[in-house]
Amino acid sequence: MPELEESGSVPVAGLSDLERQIVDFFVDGVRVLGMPGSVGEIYGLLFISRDPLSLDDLVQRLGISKGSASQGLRTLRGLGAVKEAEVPGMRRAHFEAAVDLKRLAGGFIREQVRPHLESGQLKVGRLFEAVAAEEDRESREFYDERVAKLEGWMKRARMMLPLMQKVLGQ
Amino acid sequence: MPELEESGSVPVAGLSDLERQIVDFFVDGVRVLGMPGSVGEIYGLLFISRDPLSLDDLVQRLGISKGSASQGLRTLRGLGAVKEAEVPGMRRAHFEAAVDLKRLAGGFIREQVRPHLESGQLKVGRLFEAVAAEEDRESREFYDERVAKLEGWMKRARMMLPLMQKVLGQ
DNA sequence: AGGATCGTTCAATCAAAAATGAACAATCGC
DNA sequence: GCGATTGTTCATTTTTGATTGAACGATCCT
Repeated sequence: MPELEESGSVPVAGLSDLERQIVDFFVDGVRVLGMPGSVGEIYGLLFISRDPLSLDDLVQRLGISKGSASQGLRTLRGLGAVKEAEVPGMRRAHFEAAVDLKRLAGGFIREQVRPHLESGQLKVGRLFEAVAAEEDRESREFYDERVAKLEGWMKRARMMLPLMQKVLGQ
Repeated sequence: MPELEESGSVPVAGLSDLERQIVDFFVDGVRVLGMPGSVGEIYGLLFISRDPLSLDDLVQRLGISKGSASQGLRTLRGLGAVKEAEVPGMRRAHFEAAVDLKRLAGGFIREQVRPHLESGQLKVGRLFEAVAAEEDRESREFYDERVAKLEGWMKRARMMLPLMQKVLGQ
């Protein structure tokens, strides 16, 4: 007597070929962006799902722990990459992927890029102070030039952001 | 009787306050870009050094292994982020930081970004094939729409590259 | 050629990050 | 209120990736 059976044409666990490929695609993608693979798995599966999925669906289909699923969903909600969907008659929360690139890029910039740029700016300020403490004039001038260059780089990096938003947004 | 002494006003090992801050700055920077911290240490120290440094200088000053220094320098040379400098009368190779942002960004794009975009494009091709294998018409249409969206995202990502080069270059 | 110097490679080690899962907290339905 | 269901947290385990350092090969110098 079998302990469990597949319950229908929709796989309860395990992924179809297409789903597997999509999930892997996003795992690579989020890894490039410096995020854990499970976040990519979750977003990938939601992206290719016609219907919203619950946390438990994700756990079952992807074979990940509840902890990872919960934490991954939190990250994705922070980025604005998943939305909670109302599924009538269902108690559990269900989620679907946000697929508006402008919104996705905006969330990523806000959560992951801006904080780094801002802390970088602070550090450059402190660097100028450290340079001012240098005794030797020639050294100080060299250091000052380098830190100024760094400041310029940071400025250009900040210029990139609105430009990215523009290209990606619509 | 002391075993060793500092040999002058230039620290043989250990970093000045400014050097430490610069090195940390670049460690964070390269980590954001998904590279090992030692690469940032090396680039940082070269960036703030008036004179070119040898591999052994980097090992001594940063307190890292020869292996890390060698591998880090290889990475940085691959990016075009360090140049070999001719130091007359010195047998060892000496290196200095390349500080042209356009060149740096170009190297990063060539080495780290393009490969991902290209493999992504291949994968999207395979995704369209997987979609075509879907039996159910409604599902297939949904999948097709999603993969087409992905293709669009990849296209926009590729559009970003020359734009980045333009903003960063000069 | 032969000893010395220098840089690279790679198997082993170590550290950082991610994933797990059990305990807990919150919410629901009755 | 009470039991059942659902989601979160966090200490532990596991995995991944970086770092080390000894061995090796290449190059230089006389």
